[in-house]
Amino acid sequence: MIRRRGSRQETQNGGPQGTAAGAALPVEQHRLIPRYHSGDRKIEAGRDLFSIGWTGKSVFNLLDGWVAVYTLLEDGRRQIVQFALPGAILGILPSRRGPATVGAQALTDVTVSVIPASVLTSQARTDPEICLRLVRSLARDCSLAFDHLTSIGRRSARGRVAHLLLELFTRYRAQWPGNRIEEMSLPLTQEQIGDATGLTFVHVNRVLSAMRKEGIVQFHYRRLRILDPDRLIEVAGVDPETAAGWLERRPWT
Amino acid sequence: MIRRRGSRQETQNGGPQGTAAGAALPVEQHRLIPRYHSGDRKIEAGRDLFSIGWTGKSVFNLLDGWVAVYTLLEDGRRQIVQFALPGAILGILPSRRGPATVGAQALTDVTVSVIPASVLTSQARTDPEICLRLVRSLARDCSLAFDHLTSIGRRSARGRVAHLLLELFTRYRAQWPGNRIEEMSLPLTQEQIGDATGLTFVHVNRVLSAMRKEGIVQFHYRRLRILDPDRLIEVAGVDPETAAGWLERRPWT
DNA sequence: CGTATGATTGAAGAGTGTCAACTGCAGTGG
DNA sequence: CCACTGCAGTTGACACTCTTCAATCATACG
Repeated sequence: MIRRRGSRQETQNGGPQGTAAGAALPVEQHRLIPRYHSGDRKIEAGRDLFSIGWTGKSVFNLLDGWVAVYTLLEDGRRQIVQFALPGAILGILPSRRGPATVGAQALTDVTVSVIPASVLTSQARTDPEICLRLVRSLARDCSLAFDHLTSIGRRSARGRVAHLLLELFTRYRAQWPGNRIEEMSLPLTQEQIGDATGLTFVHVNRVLSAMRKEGIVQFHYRRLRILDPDRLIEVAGVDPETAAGWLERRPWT
Repeated sequence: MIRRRGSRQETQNGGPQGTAAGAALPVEQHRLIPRYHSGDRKIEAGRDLFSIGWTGKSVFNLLDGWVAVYTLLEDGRRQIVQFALPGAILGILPSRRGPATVGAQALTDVTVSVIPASVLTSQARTDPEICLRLVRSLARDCSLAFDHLTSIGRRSARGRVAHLLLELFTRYRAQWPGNRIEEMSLPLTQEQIGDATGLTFVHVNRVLSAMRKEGIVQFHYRRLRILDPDRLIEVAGVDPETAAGWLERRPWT
């Protein structure tokens, strides 16, 4: 077991009325292999889809819910390296043999399509479009990882937290194009925000308190409300034009 | 122009007798599309293969030399997000439209195969193996990015530098399986090590000095010598078994 | 030789981490 | 119904790592 502060988990899902109900993009739209339903699983919040050291030969196509991909250090500290939203493909291993070097934990109740590697590769050989979608998915993951690297490597604690919130808000809203409200359910604890930004939860708390007092964002009870988008963008240290582009709706984010 | 401390660059290549001469794996082995030679280019050390904001529709298949992939902040600070070695595929954009959010700078003189996106996608549709190689390449990039994230997010300055040196040494040696010497040419300045680890070059210097005095590694004049691999692994905070595996030869790293 | 780049060292200060205590909320069981 | 428990959040004091600013040294190149 990992030394964590706790394990109580959000159980309901992200959307205004739960993900399935008011969804602009139905679950099927996130499926990588259209007619392959037999691998569908539901996993409850807090459980791992797979853990570090896992040697299974499958890939996980996230259909609904939030997932955190993480690594562990020897002393039990954790780094969240990716937040996955519906449409994500998880568990693609860099080498065919060898165990997973990351784990994936459900942040909400989750539904995934578990695709055996054999099925995936044979499908990919048959239908090049599937393979190309894999490439796009991985390219996006890489690009996001590079953003995180920049954030953690070069920004202040304030900047990192602001950047993360902005990113998650943006990606979330891209899935719910109808919603113009600057509010969302963000199924994270402050400790998880710390694990993603390379900070301690104590310091995350101070940063969030400060930004709340300054009227920039409010994050309470796993709900995020953006009070002043412009200042958030400024604190995040993002080019305003780029950020403005993010706040437009984009498919496949 | 970017505010850098300098621009003097290493001109000769990485290998003991230059990459081409004593190569265990010839350049052709790193080519993604076997019979496509018409895009070959040579780029001299210090130049960018492509810069941030670049809108070209090509992909770069690195055949020889070292490349650093980087991002910039508004104030000119830089983060190196990836070191690319021969065999790497660079410049795959997450969305078809939109400019590159990273740049790629040659650290040594470099030869690349520039593949127009149209050629690549048509080839990928024809030959699924090419697409699968793309997937593997991207999966490796992601995996390395996750390692860096963990390092920068959670390790001390010592740990980050040690981890980076260990990684680069390992990947380098995987390309030169014959060489058992714990010494290599590492075409980086201390500032670039800082840009990769999220530290200032001043502090990188202090860390390197300390590790030299302690007889762990020596890094001078762009040559790296590993004096005590076991202690390096320990300082890097890597599981000794995993690291031992890295120090075996591996293809395609 | 003079100049430019990279490396080295020192001193002082800012930003985060660590340790510790306390609050508030939600579920649980007597 | 209420006390108990466990987890997330909050706050304060202090230590320490790393940055910043500055000056100097070393090496390559014209």
